[in-house]
Amino acid sequence: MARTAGSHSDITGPRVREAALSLFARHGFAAVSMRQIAREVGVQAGALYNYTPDKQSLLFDLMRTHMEDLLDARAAVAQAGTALERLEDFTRFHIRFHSERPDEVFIAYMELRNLTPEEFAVVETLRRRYEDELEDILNEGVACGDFAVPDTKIATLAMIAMLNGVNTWFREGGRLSLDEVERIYWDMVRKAVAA
Amino acid sequence: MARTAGSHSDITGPRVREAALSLFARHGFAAVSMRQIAREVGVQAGALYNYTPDKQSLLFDLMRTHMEDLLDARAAVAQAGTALERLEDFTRFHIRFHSERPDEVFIAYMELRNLTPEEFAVVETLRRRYEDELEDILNEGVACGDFAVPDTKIATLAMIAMLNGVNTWFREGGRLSLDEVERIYWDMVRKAVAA
DNA sequence: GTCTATATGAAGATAGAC
DNA sequence: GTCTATCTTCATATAGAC
Repeated sequence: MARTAGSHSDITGPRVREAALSLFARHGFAAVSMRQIAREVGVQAGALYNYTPDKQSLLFDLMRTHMEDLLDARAAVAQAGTALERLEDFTRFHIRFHSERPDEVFIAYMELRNLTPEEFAVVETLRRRYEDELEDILNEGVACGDFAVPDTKIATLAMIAMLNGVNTWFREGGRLSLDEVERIYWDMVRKAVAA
Repeated sequence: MARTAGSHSDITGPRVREAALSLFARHGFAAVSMRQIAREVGVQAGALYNYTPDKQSLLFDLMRTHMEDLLDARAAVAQAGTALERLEDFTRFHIRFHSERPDEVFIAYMELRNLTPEEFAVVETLRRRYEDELEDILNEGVACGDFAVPDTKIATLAMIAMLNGVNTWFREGGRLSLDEVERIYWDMVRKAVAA
């Protein structure tokens, strides 16, 4: 929407991030111009540089913030329990958290190649930290004989890939509720690692 | 490599496709210029238009060809048998075929948003045809009581997503051979759908 | 903090010579 | 079939007025 000249710093910052998030997810980082983002926010392109030093940093901030939000959210709800209980908790958390942020998740996986090596290392470290919890759960389950997994590192990647797939098709209000989706995937995860 | 003026149509065509494939996979369709492709091939940018009407068609051709290769390869080796045998055959075929074509697979999933609606429909129809075989296998297994799957449509998408994940980490000559990878994933697939 | 204006470069695609 | 040259548009980013 058009906007007359003036000061709006308190609201423009978040709006820039929201517009970039939505456009990057829909068209891809490389295909989106600063002018497009500015148009969506309702300012001229030059004004965006009050909020980001360049387009690249905008992408990196979105990705890093998403990974930090993921780790914070997980730390806030992770429960103690048996390996089986922890695995169910992780599975359901992963599906729910990611289904609520389709744009962030899409960008976090698709735009890795547009990061500098240093930025990539930061994002990958955060992602690895998240995946480590799942690997720990699988290791614990194998150690106590509840799970039979030939390679917990690969099983971790396989489970994450399977769960991430939910975002490619799940839509609120579709044939299945999120609860049903969680139950279906938990059923497959549970059996896939069962002893 | 530099190339003097002259006629090279018989070899330039495939080289254009190979260069585009490699560059699109590495940097993304939107981030690659026709000049980059031309440089890789060793011609000037204008010469590319002897082989493609535009950049977009180049992408579509790569994606459609990949999906047709996949269906052809699958049709050539698909076996009859029990649901369990067919599922193992499909699982191992999927991993092997996709691991041999990382660039094609990457593009086929990442660049869907750069297709026109008509092009997208073509690629999706081919993909759907491939996935239908897996769904049929799961339905057959459920019908005869060998499998317990609450929703075969979702299980199909979940299995494909899990198997596609192999390409994000598998490298020839790494810790595991492709045979070992196939065995590990087949173990998880088998158990995930087991009755 | 936002605007207008602009510097600078590169993009996709085409024309016409060889 | 490929070249050089060019048309036209658009990109990121900055400068300076308000």
